[in-house]
Amino acid sequence: MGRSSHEQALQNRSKIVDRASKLFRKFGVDSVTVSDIMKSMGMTAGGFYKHFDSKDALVREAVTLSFEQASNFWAGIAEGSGNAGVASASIVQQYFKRRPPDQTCPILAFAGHVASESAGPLACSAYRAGAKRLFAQFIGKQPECKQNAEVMFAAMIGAGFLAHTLNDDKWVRAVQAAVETTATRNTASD
Amino acid sequence: MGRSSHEQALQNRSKIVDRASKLFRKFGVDSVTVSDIMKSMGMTAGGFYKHFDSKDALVREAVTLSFEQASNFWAGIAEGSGNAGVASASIVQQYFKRRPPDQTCPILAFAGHVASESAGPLACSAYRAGAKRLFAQFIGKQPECKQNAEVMFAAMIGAGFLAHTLNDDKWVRAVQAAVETTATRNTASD
DNA sequence: TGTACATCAGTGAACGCGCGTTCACTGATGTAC
DNA sequence: TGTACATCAGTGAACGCGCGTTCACTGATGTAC
Repeated sequence: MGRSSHEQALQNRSKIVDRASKLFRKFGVDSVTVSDIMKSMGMTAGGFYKHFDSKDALVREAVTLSFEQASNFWAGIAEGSGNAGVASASIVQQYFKRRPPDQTCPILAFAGHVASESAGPLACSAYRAGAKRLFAQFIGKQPECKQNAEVMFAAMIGAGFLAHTLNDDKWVRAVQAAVETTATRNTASD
Repeated sequence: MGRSSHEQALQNRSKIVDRASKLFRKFGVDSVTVSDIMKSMGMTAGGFYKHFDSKDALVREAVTLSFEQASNFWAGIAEGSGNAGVASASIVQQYFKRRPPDQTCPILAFAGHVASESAGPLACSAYRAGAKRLFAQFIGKQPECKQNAEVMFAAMIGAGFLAHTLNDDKWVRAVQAAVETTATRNTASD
């Protein structure tokens, strides 16, 4: 097979990022090879470097895309809720729902790679920006009870982190339930 | 240099686990090679396999040791406090204090490795047991406000996780502060 | 106590494997006339 | 519209490097007589 059209090539590039985003979130960045990604598209590894300078450059884009999707998802939840407090509680509720592994929260999915030495600078800064963005979105426009919202954010991430790392021991599910009911109770008392 | 005495060999074995525990916590399991560890003892990589079957076997022991140390540290904090609620607040407070990187909380330090595909079964089960143990220790013997304690545990881990992954952006420090003051406030109102 | 032998902790070089990356090549696409 | 040429997306083999692990070997330690 020879050359693709320019338009086709651009589509392929996007598809690489999309596939990478899903594979990385499901298996972890370091467990997914460039070859894995290209194979999942029915292509060979060599062509990858016609689109990206390095794997790190791809990770950067995959991280950015993942955070964008998560951000849109959260925005959709918030839109369906009334005030900002209810929105936070709804996000927590959704956050603990089982989702396909390739849609794992990017804050959790890419943390292992970002924390390791092998993480490139591009991926790190994209992660930083994405995490901050989700945080700001969660806090929303409720400066009055900001401290409480911060705690709930930490609790949500913490419980999600434990579930992700230990894949659902019983006690972790209890922690998630406690966080969820606390989030909704806080809302009710506002 | 030839053979060491039996006693010396046992000491060396312990020292390997100790060094590994520190290096793994500081740089991450996958960033530290068997050769790194042995070199830090002034030895060569080959001798490692006289003590351990595999790197995974070492990781298992390093994880166990790390959790043991963390557990003892928490116990020391709890002993200095009055009731169980105060103990939890004190642990949160200590948890956010800056510590040498080679003493990073094992729940955070080994999470990336455990979550990845490359993690061996030995390391995983040791991690699982250690995390559960620390959780039980945090909750302590206060069944009356267990749900609140669970939330604070999740918040503590979540804020610590963010700090570990993002190494201290300003907003993360704010989250830590919010969790800490909430933990102590909860205690006061009990 | 001294001697001969077996054991085995540690050495250092080499192996094997996986993965990121490179490179010469192919042939369809795009372009200039 | 047709032809000749340049471009370049994708191929597939190979390279280079790092790391976990193996192995023949060394020489001090431990043991049997």
